[in-house]
Amino acid sequence: MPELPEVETTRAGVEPHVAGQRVRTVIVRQPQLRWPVSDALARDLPGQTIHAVRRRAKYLLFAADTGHVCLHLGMSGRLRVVPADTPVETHDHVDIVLENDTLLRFNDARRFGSLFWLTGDPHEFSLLSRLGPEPLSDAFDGAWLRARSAGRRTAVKAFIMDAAVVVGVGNIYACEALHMAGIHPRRTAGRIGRARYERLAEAIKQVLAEAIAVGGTTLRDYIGVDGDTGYFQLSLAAYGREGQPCPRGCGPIRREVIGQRSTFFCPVCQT
DNA sequence: AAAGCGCCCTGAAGGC
DNA sequence: TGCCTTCAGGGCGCTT
Repeated sequence: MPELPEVETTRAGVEPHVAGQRVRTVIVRQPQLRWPVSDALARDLPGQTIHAVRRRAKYLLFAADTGHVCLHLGMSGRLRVVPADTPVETHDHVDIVLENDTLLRFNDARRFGSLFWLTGDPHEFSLLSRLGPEPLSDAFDGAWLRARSAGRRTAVKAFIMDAAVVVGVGNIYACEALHMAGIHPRRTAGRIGRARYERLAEAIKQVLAEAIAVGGTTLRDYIGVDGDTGYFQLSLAAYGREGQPCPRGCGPIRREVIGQRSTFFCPVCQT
């Protein structure tokens, strides 16, 4: 379940191993991911050097000579750098083999992930071009949320999970940020005032930044180690804690479905 | 334009 | 114990 902190952890963990490396070959064992993997990837990428690994929302962008590899981990995707002779396991769908005898291996049990070969400006790619601001950037703040919420009758929780509003806020961190900000997840987005949106924007930044910092502890032993380690180190106040007491001492955390997603909140301190 | 829902897929968990 | 069902989840894209 990679959310933005895990994608960022993956980016930071992989980049030192691949930056400056030339691609020897690309092996696509299973092209049927969220979208079919284009033949152009295996055809055009070999021989090119990977210069940097960047991130936009939950997409990783590997900058090569004439284009970018754009990767989304989906729900269950994992990316590892391993020795080139590492045995293939179930759901190892794509290898990008490097000339230093290591390879970048994409494993994805549920195949909600996706892999694209993009030429031209990757930010103009249809899936990236309409995305909202990065939550940790200065472009994202309470004023932005307030402005974008005008007239919106949807629940605030669904609103902050809308990638056109702000990227990278998945179900877990939406719940946590709303709890931190003391806002009820069902509150109508368009009827929340500026001050509360300031608090919510700060909560989103804080929750994500803390999660990235925790994910960072996984970096040191990134290769060969379960990528979910950082995730489980998070101390969740609301998510997944139905029936358990709110950390503020209010009462039991409640679970309700909002926008087809399980939502955990404290009915006392979130108003 | 905005909102709601179906769908892609597999593994884990729950029920009997 | 084992089979069957249900659920989880990101996010695109279709429908209303």
